[in-house]
Amino acid sequence: MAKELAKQYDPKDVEDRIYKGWLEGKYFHAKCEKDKDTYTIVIPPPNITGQLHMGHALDNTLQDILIRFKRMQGFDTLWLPGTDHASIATEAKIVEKMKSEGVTKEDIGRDGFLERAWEWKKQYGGRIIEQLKKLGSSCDWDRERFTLDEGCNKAVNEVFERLYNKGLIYRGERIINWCPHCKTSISDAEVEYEEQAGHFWHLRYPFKDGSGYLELATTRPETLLGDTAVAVNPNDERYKDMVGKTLILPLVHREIPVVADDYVEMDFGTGVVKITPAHDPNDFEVGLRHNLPVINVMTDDAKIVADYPKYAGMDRYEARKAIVADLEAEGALVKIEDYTHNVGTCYRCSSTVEPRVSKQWFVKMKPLAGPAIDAVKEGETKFVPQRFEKVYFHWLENIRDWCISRQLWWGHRIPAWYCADCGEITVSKTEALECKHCGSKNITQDPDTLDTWFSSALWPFSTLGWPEETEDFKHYYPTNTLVTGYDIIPFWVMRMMFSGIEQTGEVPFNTVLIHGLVRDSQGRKMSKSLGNGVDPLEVIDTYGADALRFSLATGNSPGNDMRYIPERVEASRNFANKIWNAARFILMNLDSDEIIPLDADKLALEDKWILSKYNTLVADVTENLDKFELGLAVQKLYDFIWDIFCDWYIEIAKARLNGEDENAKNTARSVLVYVFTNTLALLHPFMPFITEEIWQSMPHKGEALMVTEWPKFTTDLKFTDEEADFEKIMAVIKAIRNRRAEMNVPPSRKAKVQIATNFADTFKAGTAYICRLGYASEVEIGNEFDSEGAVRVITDDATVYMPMKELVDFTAELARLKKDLDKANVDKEFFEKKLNNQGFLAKAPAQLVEQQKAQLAKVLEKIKMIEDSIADIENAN
RNA sequence: GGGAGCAUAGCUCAGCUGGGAGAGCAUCUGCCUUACAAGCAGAGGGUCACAGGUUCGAGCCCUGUUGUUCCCACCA
Repeated sequence: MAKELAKQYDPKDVEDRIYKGWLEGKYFHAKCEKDKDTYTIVIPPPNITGQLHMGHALDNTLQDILIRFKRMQGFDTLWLPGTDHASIATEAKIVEKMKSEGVTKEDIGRDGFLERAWEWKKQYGGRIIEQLKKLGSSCDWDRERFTLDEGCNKAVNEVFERLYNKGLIYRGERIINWCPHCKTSISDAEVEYEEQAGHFWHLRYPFKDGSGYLELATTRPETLLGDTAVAVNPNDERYKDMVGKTLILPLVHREIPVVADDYVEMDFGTGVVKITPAHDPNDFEVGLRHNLPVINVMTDDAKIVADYPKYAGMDRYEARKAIVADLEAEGALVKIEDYTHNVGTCYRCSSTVEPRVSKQWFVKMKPLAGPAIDAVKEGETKFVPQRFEKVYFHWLENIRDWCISRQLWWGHRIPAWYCADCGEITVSKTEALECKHCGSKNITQDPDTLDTWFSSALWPFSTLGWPEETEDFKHYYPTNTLVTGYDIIPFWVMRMMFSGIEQTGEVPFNTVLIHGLVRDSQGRKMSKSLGNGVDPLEVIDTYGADALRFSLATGNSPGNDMRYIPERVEASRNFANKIWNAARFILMNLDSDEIIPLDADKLALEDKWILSKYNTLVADVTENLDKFELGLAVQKLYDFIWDIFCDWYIEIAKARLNGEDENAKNTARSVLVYVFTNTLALLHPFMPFITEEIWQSMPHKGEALMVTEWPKFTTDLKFTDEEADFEKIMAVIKAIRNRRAEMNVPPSRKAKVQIATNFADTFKAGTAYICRLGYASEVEIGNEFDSEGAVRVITDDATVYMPMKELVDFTAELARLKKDLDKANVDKEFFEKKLNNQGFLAKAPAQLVEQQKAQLAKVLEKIKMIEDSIADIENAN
């Protein structure tokens, strides 16, 4: 006999042990089985900067549900795990840590720094993996990868060289987003705009010829040092004559021209714009159009350069103050207005981004974006929900070239070498030893590294061994489902798409399942600064991983944000406990570990009912999972287990289990075990630990639940008539309970029940249930009963009398019946109205019309029964 | 300025292709009925934001309005 289970489920006692068992069984390991269909997910690699947060917990729960489902369905499944080196984020963290030790990057040099970084990776990368395991993630750990490992580096260099040779990667001097804190360039996607309160400084720039001045307004007066022109709209009548004239730049006293450019809005401000090509992307464009000089006035940490001795060394905000003061002194300041505007900030450190002209590497995006757009338009890759395709298209259609070089050390070093002799560039996927152009050995590698997303973009195939034609790559690529949050569509999804298509000729995955953010209970984003983050590990510690997973999967619809509500996890924990106790009940009623086969000839009404219900559940849950409706699937499982199986079937099974008939007992056992273990299988992807633990203790075949076959719908278990019959009985039981509760009759007080019905056979079969669940001392079935002194309730199919003379209050009884009658009459009208509607009869599906007719007939029957009862009572008094 | 989401019970949210509105928590009533008080049996509670429209029929589809959240965008 199976072991005794504790009264309450204790996840701590179970999870680590079960997980270890799975690992020992090598169930997570994908075996590259040629004859099987594959199902592959590559994990969105978590950054090694921190630890698992709720977003990861959600993301990985969803992936694990899908992968476990498909694994049980018999696919050759691979969930490929790994972590991301997160160059800018990690480097910033390490620098920060070094700062607390009083060390700078320059102190220890590149090699020393990288040593520290790898040490960091070892420590924190390992921690993340351990946390994923705690969640129950069934990743193939034998295939764990890191975006900066040797294989990924090979893929990165391969792609770089290919794109360079195709002219899709180039080096150029452009205006880029510069983070003065991280001291590196960042891409457009890495800039976050936030509204900030600022000022509008109105300035006067005098004409050289003394014929007055032009008034303009700026939000950044310090950039005045780098002004090389002033622009007006060519159609602006006010300034038409001034185009081509020369102004004297205040403070600097440099001569600058007035140019005409469409970029200037006539209606905004004074219609005059100062042009600083070195420090504003638009001004840069204007500068190109008018051949204006580019004058850089800031250092890489946003201080004024030495060319302006008075302000040299001041940071941009100090300089702003000083310059405004000097402008005022010079009489160039007209007025200051309050003004709120969007300011670009660095997505990693939140510093205000400084547009800056510098030499960087870029990926030419237009040729790559086109096929990536087409692939989604043609349905090769689908987004779930579909509306996120719009976000995807919007980004790709408006994309500008991708700045990929970073002035950082932690990352993939750019595989480009510069020749000191001929000045040419040598790009090579392998270490270059000499200049390709002149053969000189006097070459040096570009010191910069690549945007961290450059390697992430290759993740679906670099992790499978590409560019080698490995067995894994051939077998598992393209992958199937990518599960990720909507916030990284532009960073990652899009880039994997165009990279996959360009490099492998195939889309990297056929479905992108998008989920939302996990917010706090008040709907705020979880963040460190607010201190409102909830640590998934603490939740697992308190309630168990299954409870957390269940909460995250329940009521979560694709693409929508969700709130983390502690009460919900508690409810999930209670559900786990409910399952646990159902298992205890079943186990204490078994006398052997053997599986008793279902015997169709011996099944009782309730057996056929539960089997039929279970069978429907199999079909529903499978369909929901196939359609990525995980929240719906898990809700149905919850309802079935709690309301159908526990509250009804187990209660009813007790009659046979406590009885003397060994045959009946065994039939009940066979159904209990069959339905329960199969339901555990259906629930397993959502709550893997508890289902596995219980399954192991139940009669079972096979090594582990996680590798048993997914249940299938079968017509053998479809008992439509029995289901309907049993539900007639349930309706009577519910009616009895309801009436007794209204009268405050405790369950301990049994009462005789008399049932007048046209379905005598059905109710005869249900006598035992009515006794047990309807607190009946005995049940009589017939056509008519002496109603005097009886409490009565009426269902669609029966009138039920409970002789409880001393409890009967005829006035109350009449009032109840009249209330029932009113309700029934409302129903009657509802159906009649529908059935009298010619349009409905003509256009509604025939099946529906029939169904409504049947329901009307039932209601009419019921009304008659109620009216009879009312007449009875009135006559008797 | 453009785009998208959301608005359903007191709270947090489900509601798949249009066919009489659901769950969890909270509230109220009664139960220690030997699987479970982290439980059992009941009850109350909703003009599905508002206004139109399509349809035999709308929480669901269309249009508009309001509120709210998010994304994108160079008005200096």
